Amino acid sequence: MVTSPELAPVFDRRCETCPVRHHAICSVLENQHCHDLSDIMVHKHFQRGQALWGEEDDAEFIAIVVTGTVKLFKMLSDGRQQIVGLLFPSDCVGRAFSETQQTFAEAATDTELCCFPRRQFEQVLKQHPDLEHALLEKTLNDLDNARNWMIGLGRKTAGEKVASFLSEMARKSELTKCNQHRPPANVPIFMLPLTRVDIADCLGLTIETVSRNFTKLRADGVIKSVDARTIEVCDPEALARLAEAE
Amino acid sequence: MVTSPELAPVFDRRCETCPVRHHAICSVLENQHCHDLSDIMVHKHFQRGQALWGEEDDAEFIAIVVTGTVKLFKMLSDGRQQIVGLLFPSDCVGRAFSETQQTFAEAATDTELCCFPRRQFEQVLKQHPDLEHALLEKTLNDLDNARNWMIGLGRKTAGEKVASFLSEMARKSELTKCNQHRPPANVPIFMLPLTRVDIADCLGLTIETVSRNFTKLRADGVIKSVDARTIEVCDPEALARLAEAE
DNA sequence: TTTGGCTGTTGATCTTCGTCAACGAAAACA
DNA sequence: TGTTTTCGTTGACGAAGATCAACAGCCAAA
Repeated sequence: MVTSPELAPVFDRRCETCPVRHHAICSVLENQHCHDLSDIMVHKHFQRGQALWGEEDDAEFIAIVVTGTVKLFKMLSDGRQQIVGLLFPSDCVGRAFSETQQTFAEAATDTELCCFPRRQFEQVLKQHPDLEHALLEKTLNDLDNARNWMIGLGRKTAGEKVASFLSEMARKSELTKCNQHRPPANVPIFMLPLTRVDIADCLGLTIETVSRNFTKLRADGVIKSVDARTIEVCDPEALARLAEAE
Repeated sequence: MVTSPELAPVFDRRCETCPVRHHAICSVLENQHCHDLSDIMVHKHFQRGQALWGEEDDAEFIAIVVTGTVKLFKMLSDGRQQIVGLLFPSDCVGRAFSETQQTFAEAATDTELCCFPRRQFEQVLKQHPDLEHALLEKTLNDLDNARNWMIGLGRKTAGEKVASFLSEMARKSELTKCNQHRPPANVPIFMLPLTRVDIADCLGLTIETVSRNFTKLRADGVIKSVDARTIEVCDPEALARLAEAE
């Protein structure tokens, strides 16, 4: 499935303009090898709330998040659910080397994915140890992140959970903003890509408890809410203190 | 650092008798390549409670658990702690490709490790894509396990947490027992490698709550305690039911 | 033998967070 | 435009689990 009949350009046209070309795992591929991936890629769009795959779906594709936010979550038989991963642009979604997905996945915001059929992706990994190495490093980081999350779930109070969540989201938004030449010393203002329900499912709390803790942070002058989803961190140090040592 | 001056035997002697030779990631190495690992390996023993490395220690070695149980944990500034991983024989401990460990590690029982200096281990990984692939698969599994743990921490009740912990430990002990030719239909009896404190730190509970839930399971006839650490699961189905869908 | 430390259990009480309910604002829709 | 739905906030109340305290069994050291 080559996108145009002419002689292969150095880049696939979609890769040339891809905002995550130099941040995602594909960045380890030299231009001349990038085709091994771009030949099998399909860009897909998902609307907020749309499932990337179903419960016991086969793991059909591996994808790189181009824009938007994806949530990975688990569910108990009675409907209780827990978000176990948030994926941002340049992150990798989908379980390689397994016939089944181990989690649900849903677009938390409108999302664009760069998708590769899983089996073919695994073939490319085999041909390019560099790429597989990049995936290994990314997976090790994901594991570190998951474990950092675990101490929050198991041992932090509701207030600490909310504070560290906001702290982390502020950090994330600063990182992605770095492309634009902004002084990072500014008071961070950012938009949460998650609803209160999602935040609660992230932190193992109820929406009411999340809401109350937002209110408290507002009352204490730590944050301001431009609207329910847009947060200004007035006092980053206080927020970090409330979040407890990471 | 070759162990003997004579011509290289097919196996290092310690590998020949190693109980995890065919289960750990080194199993993907053909006998003739096994030396690339065994040449750099050092067996170390740790006593129950002994730290494998300190807080901000450099990541000096990667190891395979030969016997015993290792716990990985995180800590908040005020001492609250959370176990984020349990490692059993054939599991891999230590963070490859990072200068620092991201967790504390401690021997939960007397433990024997097969250790490799990290840098040299990473070199061997580079030379053997098969080995690196095995590490990737193991890391992906670790990530799946961490995420399964997360829904328990965030969303299960104390009773469900204890039940699923016991269920999981019973399963683990059955797996390792498979070497001996035992009918698996038996009522499982096994020994917990963890104290109540450790179990509480696993599940994000206090020791009192753990203890009360053990008592309840005993009262309901789901388990019997031979002693505080030795558990007989009288009613595996009931235990699984109490643990909620995994 | 006694002593002291460690581990685990149990009871009484307190706190945090979940549950239930009402309501307001914004967005979606007809 | 009004109507419905979704999302977030707030209050009253109750339950799950934490905290505080006492104690028993076990083992090692004196």
